[in-house]
Amino acid sequence: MSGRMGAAPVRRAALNRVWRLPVSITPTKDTAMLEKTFDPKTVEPRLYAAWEASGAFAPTDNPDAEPFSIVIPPPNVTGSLHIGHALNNALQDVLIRFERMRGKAALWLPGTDHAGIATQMVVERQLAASGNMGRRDMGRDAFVDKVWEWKAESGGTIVNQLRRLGASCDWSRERFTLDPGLSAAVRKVFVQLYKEGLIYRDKRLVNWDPHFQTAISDLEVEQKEVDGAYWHFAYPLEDGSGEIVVATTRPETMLGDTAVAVHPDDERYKALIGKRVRLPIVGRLIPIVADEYADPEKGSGAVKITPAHDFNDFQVGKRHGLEAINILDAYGKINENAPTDYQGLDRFVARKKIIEQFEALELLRGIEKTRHQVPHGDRSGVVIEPWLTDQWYVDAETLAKPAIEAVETGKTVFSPKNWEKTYFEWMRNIQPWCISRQLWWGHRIPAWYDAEGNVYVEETEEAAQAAAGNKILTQDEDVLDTWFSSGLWPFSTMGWPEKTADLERFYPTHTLVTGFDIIFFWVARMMMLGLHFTGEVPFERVVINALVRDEKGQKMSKSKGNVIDPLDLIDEYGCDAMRFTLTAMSGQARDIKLSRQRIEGYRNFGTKLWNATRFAQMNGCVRVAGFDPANVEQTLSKWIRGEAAKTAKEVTAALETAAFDEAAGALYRFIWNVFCDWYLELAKPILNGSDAAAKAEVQAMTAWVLDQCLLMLHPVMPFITEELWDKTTEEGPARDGFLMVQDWPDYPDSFVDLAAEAEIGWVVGLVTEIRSLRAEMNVPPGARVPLTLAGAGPEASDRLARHRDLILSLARLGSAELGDAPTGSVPFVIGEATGALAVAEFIDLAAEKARLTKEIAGHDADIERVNRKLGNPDFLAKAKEEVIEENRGKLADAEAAKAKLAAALARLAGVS
RNA sequence: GGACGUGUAGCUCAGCGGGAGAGCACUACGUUGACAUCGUAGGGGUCACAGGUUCAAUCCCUGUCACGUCCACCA
Repeated sequence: MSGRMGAAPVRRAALNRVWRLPVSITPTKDTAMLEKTFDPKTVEPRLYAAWEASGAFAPTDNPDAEPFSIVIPPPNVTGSLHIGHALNNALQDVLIRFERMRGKAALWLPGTDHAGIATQMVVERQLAASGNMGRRDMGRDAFVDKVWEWKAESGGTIVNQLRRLGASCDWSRERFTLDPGLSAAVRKVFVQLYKEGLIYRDKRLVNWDPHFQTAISDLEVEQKEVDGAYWHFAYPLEDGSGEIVVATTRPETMLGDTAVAVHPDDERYKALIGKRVRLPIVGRLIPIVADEYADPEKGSGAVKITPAHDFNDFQVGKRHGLEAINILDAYGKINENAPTDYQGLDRFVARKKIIEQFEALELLRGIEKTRHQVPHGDRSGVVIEPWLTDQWYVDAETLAKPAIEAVETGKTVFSPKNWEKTYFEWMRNIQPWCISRQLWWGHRIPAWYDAEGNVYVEETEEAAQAAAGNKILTQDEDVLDTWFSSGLWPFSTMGWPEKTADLERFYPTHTLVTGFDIIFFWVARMMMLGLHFTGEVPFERVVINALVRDEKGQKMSKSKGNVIDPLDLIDEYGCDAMRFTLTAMSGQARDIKLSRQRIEGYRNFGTKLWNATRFAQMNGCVRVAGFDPANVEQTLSKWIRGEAAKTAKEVTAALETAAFDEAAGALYRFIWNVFCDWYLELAKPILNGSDAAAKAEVQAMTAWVLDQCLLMLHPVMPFITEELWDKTTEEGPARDGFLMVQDWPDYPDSFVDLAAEAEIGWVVGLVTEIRSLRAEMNVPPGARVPLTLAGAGPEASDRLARHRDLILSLARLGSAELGDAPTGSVPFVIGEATGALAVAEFIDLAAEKARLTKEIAGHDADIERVNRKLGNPDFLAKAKEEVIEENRGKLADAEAAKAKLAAALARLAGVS
C-alpha cells in the first residue's frame, strides 16, 4: 500500500469555496446526524449479516414472480478469492440484485468445486512439507481422508470471502461437487453415456503428466516456447551401403523407434524404401517406409518414427503396422524396453546420454539450435509425454452437434456475441474428451472389472455385481476429470435427476457470467451435457467478463508479484468502491487494467453521495408521506424528476443487456454531475429562501431524489446505499424493510417535462458561460460583476426574472438585468440574446480582444465548413432532409453569434 | 499456419457515417460549513498508416504496420 499509488494527491490548501453557497446548518430536529464519513469496515459485516438473517437472499416465494436464476462458477473449494473472482461475482451480484428489485424470483445458487488435480496437488505438497509419507505410501483411503480434512479446514474461506464481496447468494442452496446428490448425478450421467455408446474405453496416446502420473485433457496442456535443438543422427543401413540421417528434438525417443519414414515421391530416398536400418545403441533392425507424413522440405527429409511417443508417429505406425514400443514409465523414466544401461534414467538424463553416445559412435551429424513449442502440464509445469495407456473417453463430437445448434439458433446467446465464433471454432473441431484421471481426489469412475478384465458400468457396486453374476469385482482406480462434474452444475445443483421444484422453476438458468478462459473447459461441456440430459440449454445467455490485469496490462501472477488481493482493496477502500470500479471498467470483454487510483476515485464517489445525504439531512430534506413527484410545482423539481426518470431508463436498459460499464457511467453522471453539481446548488437558494411552500416542496423532492439514487445505485454499491437508506429511515414515514428488497424505479414518461428541461438547461448554460468567461478573463472570484442581457425574447426575459437570485449567486453577479451592453463589457452569446459582463475594471483589453478574435475565428471556420457543405449540390440532392436542415440551422446560429461578437469587438476597439 | 480482438488527449478508455468525448493526470484560480474524499475553469488529439466506397469517413470496405489473446502445428 506504500508508494505513490496510494498517496493522496498533494493539493494546495485553499480557504474558500467560491461557487458553493452557504446554507443553514441547523438541523430541523435533534435527531442523530449522519457521521462525517462512511465507515465500510463496521457497516459491511453488520449489513451483510442482517441481510442474510432476514432471508432476503432466497428467491421470493411469490408464485407469480418471474424466475431469474444464475449458478455461480464454482470456485475451488479450498481456494481463496482473487481479483478475477471479485469481478465475476460482483457482476453476478449486480444482476441478481437488480432483478430481485425488479420483483423477479431471483436465485443465485452458490457452491464450490472439488478441483481434483489442484486440490490433490496442494495436499500432496503439504504432506511433503510436513515430512509425512507420500500419498502412495499412505494409501488411497488415508490420503482421501487427508484431503477431506483439508477441505474441512479451508473450505469455508472462499465462501466467507464471497460474503465480504456482498454477494447475495442463497446460501441455503449451497452445493459442492462431491455432495452425495451431485455425485449420484455424475454416476447416472456416466452410466447412461456409456450405455449409449458415448463413453468408451480406448488405448491410445494421451497427454501424460509425469509429475502427477495422470492423463490430462488437451485443454490442460500449455504450449511453451523453449530453447531446444535439432540433433541430426545417422542411422546406418543394414546392408552397409550407407546411412540415412534423421533429425529430432527428442533424442531419447530413438530408443523406441520402429521405423524411418520418407516421402514416397522423394527421389533421394526412393531407392531406400523397403530397406532396413540398424538402430544405433539399441541394435534393432527397423524398416524405411514411405509415408506422406515425411516432409521432404524439412530437415533431411527422412523422419524417425516412434509410435509410442509421438501423436503423428502413432498414426504413421498404425498405417504401416509398426510396433509401438513404450520406453517410458509413468514417472518419465526409461523403462525395461530399453537397453539396460538406460533403464531407470530420467528422460532428460537419457537424452544427454544418447547424444553423447551418438557422438562417440561418430553418428552425430549436426546440432541445430532452435526455439520451439513444447507441451507442459498447466498445473504441474512439467513437460508432457505422449504416452500409450487405457483411458475413458467421451464422444464429444456427437454431443457437440446439438450444442452448436443451440447457439446457432439463439437458444443460448453470448454477450459479447463475438465469443460465439470462438465457441463454434472449437466445437466444430472437437476431439474425443479424455475424462479419466489417475488421481484419488474426485468422482471415482463407476466401472468394475472381473478377473477376466470384463467391464461392468453401473451406478452402484451392487448393480455391477448383479450384472456380472456375482463375480469378484474391482472398481476402476481412476477418477473423473473435474470438468465432468462441473459440466452438470446447472442441473445437478438443482437436484437432478430428481424432478425437483427448483429444477422446474429455475432451470434453464437465465444468465451465466464467466471468463473467456473457460469457454471450452466449462461452458461448452455444460452445453453438451445439459442439452443431452435435460433436453434444454443450461442457460439462455452467457456473459463473458473481462480479464483483470495490473495497471501495466500484465496478467496477474504470483511469480510476477503483481497480484492485487481483492480483500486488501476492500479493507482499504471499502467493498462498494471496488465493486463500482470493477463494474465501471468491465467494458465489453476487454481487459481491465486495474489501478488503485481508479478505485480511489470511485470511493470518492461514494463519499460524495454520503455527503449529499448529510446535506439533505441538515436542510430538513425529509421524506414526506404521500409525496407524489408527479404533482410538483417548482421547475427545479420537475427538471430533476425528469433527469431521474431518464437515468432510471438508461440504467435499466444497460443492466438488461449486461452493459455494466454503461450502467455505472449513467449512475455516476446523474448522482455527481446532475444531482450534486447542479440540483443541490440550484436548490440551496430555495432551501434558504422565504417561500415556505417552495421550500417544503424542494425538501420533499430532494429526499425523494435521494431515495431514487439509493435504489438505482444499490445493485452496484449495496452497502453504502443500504446504510444511507437505513439512516434516512429515522425521520419521515416508516420504510418497508431493506433497500435490497425495494421496487426498482420505473417512472412514467410524463416525468420528463420538456419545458422544465429547457428552462433549467438555459440557466445552467448561462451560469456555465459566465463562469468560464470569468475564469478566462481572470476576474477575481469575489468580484460581484453586473450582467446585462440584450436582445432577449420574452422567454429568456422571463427565465432571467424567475431565476435571477439563483443566477446571481451561482455566477457571483452583482446584478442581472435586461438592457444594452455597457462600454467595456465582455460579451457572450446565449441563445438569441447577447449577454454582457461589466468587468471593465478587471479585464485586460488586449486579452479580451484576443478572446473575441479567437472566438470569431472559430465561428468563421464553422461557417466556412457548413457553407461548403450547403453549397454542394450533391449534398443537397442526396443527404437526408433533417441533416440539411440541421446544417442550415448551424449556419444561421454561427452567423448570428459571429455578428454579435464582431459588434462587440468593434465597440471594444472604439473604447480603446 | 488459423481465428478473434485492439490501435482515438500524457494514462485508461467511450464514441462508430453528418459539429472530436469522459475519467484520471496536468495547469490556473478558489473572501466560513454537505463534500479538500471538494469546487470552477483551462491546455492538450493529421481518431496507427495507405488506398477505396460515399454528397459526407474516426466510424463502412481493402491492404499495410504494430500490439494482444486463443487454437493448431513444427522430425
